[in-house]
Amino acid sequence: MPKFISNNKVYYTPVEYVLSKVGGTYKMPLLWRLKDQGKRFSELKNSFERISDRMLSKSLKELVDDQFLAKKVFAEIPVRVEYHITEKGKRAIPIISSLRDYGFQLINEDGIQIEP
Amino acid sequence: MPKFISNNKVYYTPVEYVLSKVGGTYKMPLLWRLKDQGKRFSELKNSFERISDRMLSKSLKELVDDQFLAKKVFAEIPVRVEYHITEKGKRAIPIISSLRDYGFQLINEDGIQIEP
DNA sequence: CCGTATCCAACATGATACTG
DNA sequence: CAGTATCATGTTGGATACGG
Repeated sequence: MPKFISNNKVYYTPVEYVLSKVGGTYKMPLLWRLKDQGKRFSELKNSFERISDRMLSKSLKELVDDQFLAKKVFAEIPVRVEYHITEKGKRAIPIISSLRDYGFQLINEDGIQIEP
Repeated sequence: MPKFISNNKVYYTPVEYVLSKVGGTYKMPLLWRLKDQGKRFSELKNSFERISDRMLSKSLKELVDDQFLAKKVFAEIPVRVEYHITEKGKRAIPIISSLRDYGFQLINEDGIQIEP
């Protein structure tokens, strides 16, 4: 089996590595929302029914640190901040797209009702 | 935004739902190892460099409960148990395949050494 | 407006020992 | 051989309050 070391952490499968970067509850949904245009912190916040400031901030920060997103700060008052997808981030979009499709398929197979 | 309810838990995105079923460290790697032939508990255990009995058992059980895998027990002494992928499980394989490919791509982009 | 700090609950994972 | 039980630890995410 392969074995990768990054930031003093050991990964044993490529899937494990991917999920460490874009896994979790919000990261892929965030990239998906930003695939076509940049958005502000508040826009992103409002696009989820629930999400704490803390998790939105933390998820965005990690995506920026890992260069999936870029952050642009406008020195206005009050300050305006925009997040944009990067070239690296764009390469994740086809994967997220097929995961989404598969998600809807699973939800269907499992007979789950989607609420309006 | 959509909203799904399953087993008294609320999911807000299809990605979140998928990851609740096949996310985590071992589930997709397990499905991947079983895509072509059935394998025994001990074979699966040996195919990971590290994995506790507990996590292997737990992951397999959940995949069986969710019908991604089927379990076959042979009444031999000592007992032999085989895990096989189901039709439902097979539908996850293309997704796992592209996630794996993307994983290797990311590992490459990030300049990570793969140890032998 | 866009966050960070703090505290806390829930869950994921690991180590070890034990059993049909 | 194929697990389960128990205990310990780390990580994830939520709630709330506060700050530039």
